[in-house]
Amino acid sequence: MANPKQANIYDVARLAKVSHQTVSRVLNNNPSIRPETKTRVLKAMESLGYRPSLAARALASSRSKMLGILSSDTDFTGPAAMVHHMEAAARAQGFFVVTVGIDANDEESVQSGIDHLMKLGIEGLALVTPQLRAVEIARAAVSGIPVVTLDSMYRMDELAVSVDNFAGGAAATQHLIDLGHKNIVHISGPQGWFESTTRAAGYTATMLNANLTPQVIDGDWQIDTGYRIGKKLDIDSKQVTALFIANDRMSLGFMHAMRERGIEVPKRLSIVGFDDLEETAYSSPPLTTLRQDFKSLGNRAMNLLLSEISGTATKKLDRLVPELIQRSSTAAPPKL
Amino acid sequence: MANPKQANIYDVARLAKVSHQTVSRVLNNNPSIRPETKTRVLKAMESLGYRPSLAARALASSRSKMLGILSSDTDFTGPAAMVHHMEAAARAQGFFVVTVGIDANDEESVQSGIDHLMKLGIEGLALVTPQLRAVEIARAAVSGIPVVTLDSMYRMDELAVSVDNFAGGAAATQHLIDLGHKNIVHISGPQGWFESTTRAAGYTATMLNANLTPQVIDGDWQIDTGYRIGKKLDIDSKQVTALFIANDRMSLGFMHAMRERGIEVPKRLSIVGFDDLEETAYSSPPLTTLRQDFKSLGNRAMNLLLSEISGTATKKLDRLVPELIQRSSTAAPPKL
DNA sequence: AGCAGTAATGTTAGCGTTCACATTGAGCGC
DNA sequence: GCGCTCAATGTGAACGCTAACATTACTGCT
Repeated sequence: MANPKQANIYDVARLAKVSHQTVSRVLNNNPSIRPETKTRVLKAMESLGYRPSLAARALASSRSKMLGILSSDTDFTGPAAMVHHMEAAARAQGFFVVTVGIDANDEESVQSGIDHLMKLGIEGLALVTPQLRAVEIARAAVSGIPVVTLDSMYRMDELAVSVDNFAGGAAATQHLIDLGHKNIVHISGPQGWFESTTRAAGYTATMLNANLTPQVIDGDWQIDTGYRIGKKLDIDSKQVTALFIANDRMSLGFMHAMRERGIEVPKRLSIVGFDDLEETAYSSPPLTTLRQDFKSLGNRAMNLLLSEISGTATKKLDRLVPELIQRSSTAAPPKL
Repeated sequence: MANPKQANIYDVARLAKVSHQTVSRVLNNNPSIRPETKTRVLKAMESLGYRPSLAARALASSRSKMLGILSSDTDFTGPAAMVHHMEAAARAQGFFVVTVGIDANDEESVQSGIDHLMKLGIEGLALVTPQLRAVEIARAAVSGIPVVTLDSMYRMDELAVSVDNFAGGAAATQHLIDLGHKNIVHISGPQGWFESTTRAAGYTATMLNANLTPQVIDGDWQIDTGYRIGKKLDIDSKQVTALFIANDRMSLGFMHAMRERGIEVPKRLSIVGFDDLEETAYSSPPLTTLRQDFKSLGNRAMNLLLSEISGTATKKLDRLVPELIQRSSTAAPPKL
């Protein structure tokens, strides 16, 4: 009942009348152990309340069972969900995950986050930092262990899982074109983010392909920025009838500005967002958007990483296509 | 340049012409070392690219420098933000944080999450699980290390940091009463959550204190539930003029239902939420709500935990009062 | 019977730290 | 100039495990 001192492998061995190594073998599921001895050892462990020491194991085997996640913007729904599901996937395989939150725009923050993780002796690293620069720094600072990138991309020969943002941008744009819109503006994410440039590229390519002129306004993901752009955007003289906005948060801010200006969505203006935040189904009006499956993204990334660690890796890249969710913020354009 | 093998303490000692123990002392900032030897050792470390082995240190000193966070609903903004700031605070003091996401309604999930963390040999644990039952299980399963509870409460003699939900509920209610409302309904969170019951208690107490009749509808935090309640709530025959809704997500759903029913907020109905999600400033209309400072909450919790670990703890409880943010979803009641 | 082969278990030596104690040498008082 | 103290450093063992090799005891084959 009391806990005078955590039992170790020798205590268990003594009680089970075997050598400590046999105990170790039981611990590691070594096949060459008689079932009968195995149960005896297990019973001994049980009765001593034995808990293997991870530190000792790590020291002896130089396998820490630790994984690192470097994550920026963890407060956002997407990254938080990915991190959460990655942790669950790792834990299911007996790994421990240390998540370090960083400011991806601050090189020193990235570097010190990496250092922190390297001290730990992690066996693998996942980067949930969509900022290209942060990924570069991290990749450079780490050596000897596999690194998987989520929703970003560095080089084709590295492990990476991402949403096909190009396809998403294209689908959003095509949806608007199919409804009959011609004058479609894109509000992008910040520069230096993989998602920004790729969504914008999907938009641009689709516009050009339909012989339409792309018009891009720089945004930065922030809800407030969507609002401010919405407040001052010249809609009438430019005859804009639709926008593809690079994320839902900006879309929400933008639509708020439209309400204030008395511009009806979707009657006068159609809007497509990106992310499918939960609340966009309940916004005014409910937002047409592209859904990303963060759970699947996280799971796949972790499995990629774990299979690379165990040497059973087969592929290096994985890509998910986002799904267009049609709600009531899009309709045919008005006659102008 | 190459990395044939990580240098250890003996390699450093040899190069610096001291004993390995002196190196260890330098590592641990032992005061009784001559500055001159210290620099020599540091130089040797530098030139060998020496990295101390956490595993070895943990084994020898039985201090793992690991902390655990048990977190449910990590996808929500609040918990995610708290976890994020806790991690940062811990890292600043050289600790590593392993966050485990669980389903707080599933006892086995709670238990296995705890087991996972205990295997690691964590030195302290933080519970970001507002469900009372989960906190109980966790507290019972853990022994020998300090545990801090966030935004929940178990017993007064345990470490805990929380928002003063009672005060928040009271402030929300009083705000509506001050505007002249009499018929104020509360939509609560799910049963079994500390925040639910305490916010409801603050509401009820304030209503009774003003000689008004409390009316509570059970909710569950979900945006969809707010919407569904909003769709069917009998507002006219009951002459309801205001609601205090236990969180912003439900409020968002509720207001969406009001828009669909053509009930004007705040002209016909005033609404107060709780949380101050970023997007509530841009909802239609912008929501009056109570702001919680998750950053401060996380920091304080971690500092409480760390001071308890180092034995310098002074207090055990910390409580933050949420701030009423007035926006345009509240106004004086209509004449009925 | 004798010997190889193999399944099951044992023995010894690390892994890279810290801990407890031992040693050295300089400074000081008398 | 002797011993005492204290500051600075050194020595050996311990932490709890795994790796590598060693031993034992069967089995079956000739």
